[in-house]
Amino acid sequence: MNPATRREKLFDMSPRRSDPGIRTGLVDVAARLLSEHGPRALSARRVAAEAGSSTMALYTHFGGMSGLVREMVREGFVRLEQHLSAVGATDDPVADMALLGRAYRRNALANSHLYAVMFGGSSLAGFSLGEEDRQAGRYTLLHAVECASRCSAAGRFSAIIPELTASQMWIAVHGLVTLELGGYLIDPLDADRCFEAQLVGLMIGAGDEPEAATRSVAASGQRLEHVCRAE
Amino acid sequence: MNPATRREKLFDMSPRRSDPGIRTGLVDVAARLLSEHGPRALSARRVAAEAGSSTMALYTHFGGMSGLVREMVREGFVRLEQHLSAVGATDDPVADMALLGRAYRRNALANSHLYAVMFGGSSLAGFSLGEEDRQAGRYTLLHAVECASRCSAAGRFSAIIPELTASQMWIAVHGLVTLELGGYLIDPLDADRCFEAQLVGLMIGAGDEPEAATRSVAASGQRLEHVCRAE
DNA sequence: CCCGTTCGCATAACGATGTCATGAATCCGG
DNA sequence: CCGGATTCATGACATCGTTATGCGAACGGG
Repeated sequence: MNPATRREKLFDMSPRRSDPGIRTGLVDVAARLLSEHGPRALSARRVAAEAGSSTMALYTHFGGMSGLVREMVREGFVRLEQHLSAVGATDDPVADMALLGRAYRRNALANSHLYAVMFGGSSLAGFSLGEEDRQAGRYTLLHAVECASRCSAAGRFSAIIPELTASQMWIAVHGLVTLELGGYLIDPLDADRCFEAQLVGLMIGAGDEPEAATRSVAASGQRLEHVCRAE
Repeated sequence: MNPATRREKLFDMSPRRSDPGIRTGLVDVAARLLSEHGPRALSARRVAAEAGSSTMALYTHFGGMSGLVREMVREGFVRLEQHLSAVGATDDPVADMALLGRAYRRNALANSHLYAVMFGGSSLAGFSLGEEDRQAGRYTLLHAVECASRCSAAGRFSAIIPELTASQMWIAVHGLVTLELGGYLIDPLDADRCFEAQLVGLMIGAGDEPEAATRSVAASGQRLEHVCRAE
């Protein structure tokens, strides 16, 4: 029987009310360790100890260290999805697109170590991305694809293939975030400055008028606070 | 006394003709292991064994596993520098810029695991980038800065700050390469297709005319083979 | 209500890892 | 030619991921 379904049954019947589930506890502790102390602190013994269990629980639930990382990655994808879904659709689709980029970057910076595992190719505890994980990552592109379609429909983008335009947005924002996390973007050309320029350049490259692009990107900057407060 | 200078002296006097230097041997073996078998295969004992020495030599020369990784990173930077230097200056600066991007990607794909450590934030064997390493990485930007200046001087780019334009090129190409290495860019929008579109979009975003940008990028694709053969 | 079965998890061990103390062998300056 | 310095092999230590073993609690049929 699959451990997951086993756990499902256990959760439904909830044998111990005081126990919020060792499985979720392990994932939470692991995420906290990774976020606060970096990848080196993510050891099976330490995770188990801080979660108040032994290392064996980690193996019955996740089959090993890489399984636990996979679970964190899954949760990272749903969190990214939530951040992107918080960006709605207004009458300025280019501003919406820029706001998608801002939300993406915001999520990446908030969970930097996890982001490096999800998209940066950082091999953590022997874990490597499976095809389903990658598919979950590509799924986040759909927000940008839909937005690119609206930009084209509104006559702002001249690009014909919204998937390609969305990919370019993704690639550029991902590149900025990873270089920023690597500490490469500093003082004269810091990450904030590069990001603003990147957004405007992307919109122009997709076919928008320079003045309109600048205005929409600036407007999305204003609207950012609003979305953040809504979280 | 610094091990590096120690080794320098030893190399100059070459005490044993048959020994090509244990230090460089260790780096070569490590680079080969990393490139052929991935980060998990990079263990101190294995590197030492395949280099025909014991693990202690690794500590006298590099102070530990992270020191060896740092040495590989340094060599990775000079190799990248060589790839970028091979791109000369022609009368079409936009094509030169596109060719710089192609050379950058070429080098990254040829040494994918090393690239992930240099720019992707992949924490390998407890190594983390020092500020001098990052400075070496930023140094590679100078090629693109000089090229962006030429693009502006030729009236192709309208951007005022060549450093900012060059950064955008770097960010975008880096983003594409990391997503490509992560396996995220597949069939309908594979890495090649995205890369070509990215190059054109970047030039347009920097201010070039769409038709001229398309022509220059295509021309750089033709010229790529020539540069590769020159290596 | 009770006992056999099953399941979750703790204990302890194994191989492999990075690192370092020790000591032998070698090199170099005087 | 010698003595301090240096390189490197041996072996040990703590810790890592992983797993075999076993105990106690929860479940289900009688």
